[in-house]
Amino acid sequence: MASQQKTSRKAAAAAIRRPQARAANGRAHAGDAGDDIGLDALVGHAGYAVRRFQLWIFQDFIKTLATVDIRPTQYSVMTVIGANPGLSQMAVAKRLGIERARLVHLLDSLEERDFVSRIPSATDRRSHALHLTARGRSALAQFKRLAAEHERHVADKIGKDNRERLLQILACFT
Amino acid sequence: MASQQKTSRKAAAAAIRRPQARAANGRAHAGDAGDDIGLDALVGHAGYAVRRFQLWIFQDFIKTLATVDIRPTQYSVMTVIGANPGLSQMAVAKRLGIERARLVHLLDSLEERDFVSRIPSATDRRSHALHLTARGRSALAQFKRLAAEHERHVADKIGKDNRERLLQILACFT
DNA sequence: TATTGTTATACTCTATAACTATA
DNA sequence: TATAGTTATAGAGTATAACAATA
Repeated sequence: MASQQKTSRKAAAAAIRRPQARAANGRAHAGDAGDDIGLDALVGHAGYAVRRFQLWIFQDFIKTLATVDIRPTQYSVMTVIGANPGLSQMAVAKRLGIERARLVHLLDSLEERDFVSRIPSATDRRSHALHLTARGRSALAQFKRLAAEHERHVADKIGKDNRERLLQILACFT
Repeated sequence: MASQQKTSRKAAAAAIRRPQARAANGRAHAGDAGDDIGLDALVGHAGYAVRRFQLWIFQDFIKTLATVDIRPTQYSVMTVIGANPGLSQMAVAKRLGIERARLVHLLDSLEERDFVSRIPSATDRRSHALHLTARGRSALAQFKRLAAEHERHVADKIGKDNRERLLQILACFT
């Protein structure tokens, strides 16, 4: 998709290392010490703030659920299956905006850990009805407690009211 | 890091395909038609809403700047260099929360397109002072106009006031 | 010894395409 | 022919580790 392709990365890098006279500034480098590095247009972009926020929030989720080794996407899959037993893989993939090819691997790992089972559909032999196992149900209950703890971290970080406002603003994306 | 590893994905999949009697439900599948699939705990999680929002916002950014073939991270790198000429790679990486190893490749591609140049530092021969080229400066001006258009799409989607509120709430992450 | 830029590796995620077995 | 699940591949993105040149 890129309009230009990797032509001569090595050659370019070598050329760079060849000293070309001219120093940049009097001081060593801008931003070397106290970080007064401006973001310019970036501060006005919702996407930049949202990206940084998402990095933080996912890292906290992963850390908070590290003892049970569950990542955000795995949690979302188990939650939706738990709330809607019998769903097909296509239905779960569509609902969560996950590629169906990727869901295959996610379910493989959840099935290996005996959290989820793929039961042949009675009506359509191409598809599987997804269910939590007994172990999966009790595990999910624990995951939800840990996820609630993570959610409290979010509230601590941005403020309880701001978290509520955020959920309202973004409700149209869920 | 995962506590359990890929043991027998193939074997498990094969076992699944073996018909195991028992149908799931009377109806075909939950959620096959009208999507009344509940999200359960997910609706209360800021991380889920933020993830969905970020997918939307990045896709719109990429689409809006497709004609110039610039992605969000490339835009953020050029913007920061444009606002702070002479920055080292470490400084840019730290400021934007990008791995310095990844920034190497990002700069390679931006340098190949003659948007950015790595100038040997006068004071520290290990590091480079990053600058936009003349071409990079005029290109960035155009990218900013397109990014502003993208930002209007965001405002259209969630509302002008909500966008402002969002930026305020997430200001601590920039 | 520590740091800068670089290279390399591995794993996650996204985006496709193609295959099979069904419908 | 179309769809569900699967497999495979390629490209971003993230997380590391290690190396050479330099501090």
